[in-house]
Amino acid sequence: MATTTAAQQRAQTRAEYDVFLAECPSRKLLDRISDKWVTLILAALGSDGSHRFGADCAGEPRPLRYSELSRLLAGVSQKMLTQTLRSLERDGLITRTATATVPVTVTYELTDLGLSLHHMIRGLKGWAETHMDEVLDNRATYDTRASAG
Amino acid sequence: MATTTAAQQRAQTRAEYDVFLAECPSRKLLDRISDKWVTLILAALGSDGSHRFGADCAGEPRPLRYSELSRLLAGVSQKMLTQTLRSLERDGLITRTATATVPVTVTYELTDLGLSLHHMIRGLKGWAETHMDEVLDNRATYDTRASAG
DNA sequence: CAGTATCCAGCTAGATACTG
DNA sequence: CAGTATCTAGCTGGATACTG
Repeated sequence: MATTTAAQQRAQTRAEYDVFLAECPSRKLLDRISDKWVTLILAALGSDGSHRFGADCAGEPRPLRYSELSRLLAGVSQKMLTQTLRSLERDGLITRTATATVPVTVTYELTDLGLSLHHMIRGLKGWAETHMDEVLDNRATYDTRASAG
Repeated sequence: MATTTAAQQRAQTRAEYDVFLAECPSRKLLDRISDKWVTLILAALGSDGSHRFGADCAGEPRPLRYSELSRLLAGVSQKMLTQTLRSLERDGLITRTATATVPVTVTYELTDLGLSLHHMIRGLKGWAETHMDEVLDNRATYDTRASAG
């Protein structure tokens, strides 16, 4: 009890976790959420799912069915979708609701925690779409210079 | 010139790129920036590099040397560090400056574009550190329920 | 519909050795 | 110091087949 050092105290109050430390849980969490499927699933669940242009800004977040997510995230395999959804559910970012219809209906929805992460990820998504041209130009310039020597 | 369709027009003005389309360049860009090393490098270059607690909030962004980055990002291999730095340079997110000292000194610095992405990523980093406890609790609950059945 | 299970190609990333 | 080059173990993730 009395063995707590000043450094430990400060760590507790200021920055209990540090992503730059390889062994820190928060580093692993950051690795986890820096994942393409996590990013896309959260972006999808945070928007209204209609996938109209600008939908991520206009619509209310709406629960999405497994099949809707599968269609929305073009290119995702069943395995990765299920696997990522489970992991997000385990972390408390989304909830899974199964309704006993025939056939069974399953919907996924953001929790408050998931919504808070969605706000961050939406920025990332927006950034990618907004600055795409600039990045493309930079690549062209870089490649030209490299080959020109 | 006159062959532009209405749909193309709208795409130009509203949402030229769409991360939900597998073939869209912006999807690939989002995949690219949703990468653990990209996240950590940009977080490091955007902070003052001293890696004190709260440094990412207080300090001015400062250029970092290769060796500083290597030390700061605990666990990164030379290969991944170099590879990721090249890719970020190619995309115009960072600049590489070599000074002809003996031995040579190389520093990396955020461009304006890189800084704009850093703002997004800083949110992600903060989120991971802030909500770590909550996620850990959620996992424990999930695992308990799963085994209890 | 909403998964689970299995197999396997390919990329990621670590280790190691070498260089201007 | 700041890389490059090579080899390879292993994990990621895609394809496919099957199920309540």
